[in-house]
Amino acid sequence: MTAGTAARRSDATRAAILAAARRRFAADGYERATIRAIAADADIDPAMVMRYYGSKERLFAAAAEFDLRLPDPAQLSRSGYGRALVRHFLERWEEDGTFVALLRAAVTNDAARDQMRDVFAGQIIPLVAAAAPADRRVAHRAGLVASQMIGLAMTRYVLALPPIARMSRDDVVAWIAPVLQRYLTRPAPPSTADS
Amino acid sequence: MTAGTAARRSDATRAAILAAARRRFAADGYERATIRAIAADADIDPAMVMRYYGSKERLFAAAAEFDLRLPDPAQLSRSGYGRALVRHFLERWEEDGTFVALLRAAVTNDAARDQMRDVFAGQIIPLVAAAAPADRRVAHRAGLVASQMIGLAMTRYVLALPPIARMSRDDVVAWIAPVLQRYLTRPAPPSTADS
DNA sequence: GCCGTTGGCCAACAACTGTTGGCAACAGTA
DNA sequence: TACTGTTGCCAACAGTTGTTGGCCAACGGC
Repeated sequence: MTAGTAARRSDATRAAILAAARRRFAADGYERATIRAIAADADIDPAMVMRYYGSKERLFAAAAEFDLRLPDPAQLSRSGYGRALVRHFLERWEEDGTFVALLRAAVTNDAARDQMRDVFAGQIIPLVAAAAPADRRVAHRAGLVASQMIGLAMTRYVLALPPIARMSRDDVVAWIAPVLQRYLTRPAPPSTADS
Repeated sequence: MTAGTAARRSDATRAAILAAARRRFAADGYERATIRAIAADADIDPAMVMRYYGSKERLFAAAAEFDLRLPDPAQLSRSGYGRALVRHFLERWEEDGTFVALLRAAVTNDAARDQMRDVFAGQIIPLVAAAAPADRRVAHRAGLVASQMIGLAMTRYVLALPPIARMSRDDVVAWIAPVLQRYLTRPAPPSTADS
């Protein structure tokens, strides 16, 4: 019972539910992804989902745990941050649907939106802090990076605007990398609220 | 009956429903904005909403009709496109909630997503075609502009990431304008699929 | 005065939602 | 063998949703 790492027969079911949940949340968003649909995908009774995850909210929390696994900036050349970042984002996003699920759900679900803010505060800001010059604009710069990357995810995966959705990875990198590089390293433009 | 422009007594109700619908769709997205809530906001019976707009889908279509009212590029200096565009987007978005409603709904509702694509194809692409050099990359450039602007709308209004949501309009313009300018006018970077 | 039209509300329907409790089949242990 | 805990399914609940039909009051032209 308290066997810690002992493999239970139900572990496979648990995992199947989680995988189905990720797929549904990514494809349909939080409200339209129903427990019944997730259960059907996993070939299991809806009651099982409740038994193993307690509620829809907690199932989502488990399905949307997301680590960007950002590279260590110390490993990168300062002039190559932009390229490396865009390429990493694309690969990480297309590896599984978790990020798109989180993004889609964050638009209508408060818990998902809070989790999105946590990803930003806990993963993007620290990276930018290490990569950007030590001015007082780290949070601004991180926000700008996030705005371009979230816009890319929206237009490429969610809205699927044809020119962006059809672009090759290399083209995306070639166009977007210089923008990230600019947000990360260019001196701040003149501002009405300079400190 | 066929009086065309004659003011009917019900016009005020119709308008109240539409205004409430826009507010609700913008705040809650398509599925969470219920007919009952919209009707309550408009101080009216839910059945009225159905009588005047037929169905929730058609109500949304009426509420989400959106014209960016983009400026005529012929009126702008070529070097000032970026600034003018960012400023225009911010003003237009904050003027009413229609665009945010459309964006929020487009994430989970197919009709809204299609309408978003129409706005892109019918309003963004033509503007970029007039402003950008006559290379074969007009659709690409327009998509990139859209990716940055949609990302800005997402991080500023929907996710409300603190650094972006709190930025002054002038700061947003100062940071984003050069990026749009680049997408519009810079020569295309080297590509794996050059024509 | 009358009467058709319009504007509005109420009550109800059928479908679907997350969620719950009870019951059967099975595994492992003694 | 009997016992105990796990794994699973079925049926049902209570609430909410979009949507509909019928009824009532107020208007406007005659």
